[in-house]
Amino acid sequence: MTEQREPKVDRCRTIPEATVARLAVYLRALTALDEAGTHTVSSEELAAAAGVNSAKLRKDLSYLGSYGTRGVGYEVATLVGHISRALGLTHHRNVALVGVGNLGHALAGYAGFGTRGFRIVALFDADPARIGQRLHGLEVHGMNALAEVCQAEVVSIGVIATPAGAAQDVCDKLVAVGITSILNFAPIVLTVPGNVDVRKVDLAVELQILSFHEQRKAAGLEEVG
Amino acid sequence: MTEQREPKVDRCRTIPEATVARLAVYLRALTALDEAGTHTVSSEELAAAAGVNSAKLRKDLSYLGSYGTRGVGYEVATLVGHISRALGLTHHRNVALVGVGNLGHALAGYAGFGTRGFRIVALFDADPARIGQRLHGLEVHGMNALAEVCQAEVVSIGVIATPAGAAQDVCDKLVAVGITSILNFAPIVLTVPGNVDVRKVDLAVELQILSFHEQRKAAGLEEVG
DNA sequence: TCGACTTTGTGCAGGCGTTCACAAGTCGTT
DNA sequence: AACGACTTGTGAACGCCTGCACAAAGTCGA
Repeated sequence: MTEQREPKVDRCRTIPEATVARLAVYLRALTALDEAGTHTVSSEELAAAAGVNSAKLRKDLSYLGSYGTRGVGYEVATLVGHISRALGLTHHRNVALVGVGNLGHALAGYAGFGTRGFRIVALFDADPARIGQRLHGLEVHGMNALAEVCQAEVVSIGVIATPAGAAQDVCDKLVAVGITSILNFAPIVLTVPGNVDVRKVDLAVELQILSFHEQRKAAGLEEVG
Repeated sequence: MTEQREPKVDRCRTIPEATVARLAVYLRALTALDEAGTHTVSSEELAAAAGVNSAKLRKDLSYLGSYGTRGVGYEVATLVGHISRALGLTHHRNVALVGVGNLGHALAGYAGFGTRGFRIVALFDADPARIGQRLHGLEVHGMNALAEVCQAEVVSIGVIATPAGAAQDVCDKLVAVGITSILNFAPIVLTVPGNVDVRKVDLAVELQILSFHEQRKAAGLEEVG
């Protein structure tokens, strides 16, 4: 590495993290509009459908380029294409799911999973009782088959739906196989190398955040009354 | 409303949103430490366990007050107590789950759900075939029983695990019953009154964000090679 | 009792994200 | 062809959050 820290090149391709998350939401709204037969949409309308500010939406879309028409709005089909390309949804991605317990079972059968270019191609579990079972047309493999199967199918995303205790170990195995994107449902903070992206879905944390606001609201009412 | 916009009172009780989310993570790490028999922990250690910067952790904890001892660290039990209080976890909260399909079924049986003060007390579904079934000791009610049951049990949080098409309708019904905190698993942006908090868990969005980064990584490699 | 070491709590600067406001551009109508 | 209505794209200001760096404070050992 000759350059330690490149001085923010930003070749108009650097999309803020917050924007990326919203692009996915816009995409869903646009798909719904498309199916409803709508051809063009204004930033105001799309923003309402996505639950955001219209200025924010315009700025978000401007990171992709200028694909709107002033005085008219955006062409739905065009936007769908550009957002899909930006998010890397132009080609399908194979997903490996580890942990076929309570939650994993539901995820394996979740229809929305395969909707937009994602497909679960392999299931794994450590429990010998589950190995060999078939779920939604897929066989449950043992953990020792992970390397072989993940390389045969070209897996690009790993999903961890194991108990907390097993998660880090599973994560290490996924990383060792070369997977660099992980979606973690286990309630634990995973440690990974810098080149690996981890996103966490944590039900307990979500509930606790709601609890916080609920308490705050109750305290506010008490003060008033 | 006499005052349109109160000028930021901040009675030292205003905890930033980002901090609230992390407090829940700290709490889990602390609980694990407590069970392991650890009595005191430094900001450096706890930060490592929670996957954050130590300065950030100290600042987060400082919003709760000064409960650490300089030169020593934080007492685990004390912190657990203060964070629990701040998040409103001192008394249990009852949860109503709407939608007992693929995902809802898994959520109903999710052990971690009841772990820290949350308890599912009621299940609902619109499908007549599911009404009357028993899941994990709870009967599945029809939607018309929602008001009655939610008020009998004091429900403070509603969880929506229905298909996208039904979610807004279910949401409206929950709000009508007086529920002001909603956790939404349906892939749709819910519209709610200002006093209602909604948190969204969206698998498709998470996958698409990973896809984006995966593509970016691939593009980077291509440039180098 | 004193000094050295450790760790907390926080002021401050920098960066990121959001929002406003408006110029620039497009279309439909006359 | 010109005008008016409408909408995008974006510069700039503002606010929130992060991370650094250090003073304050407490502990341990001599």
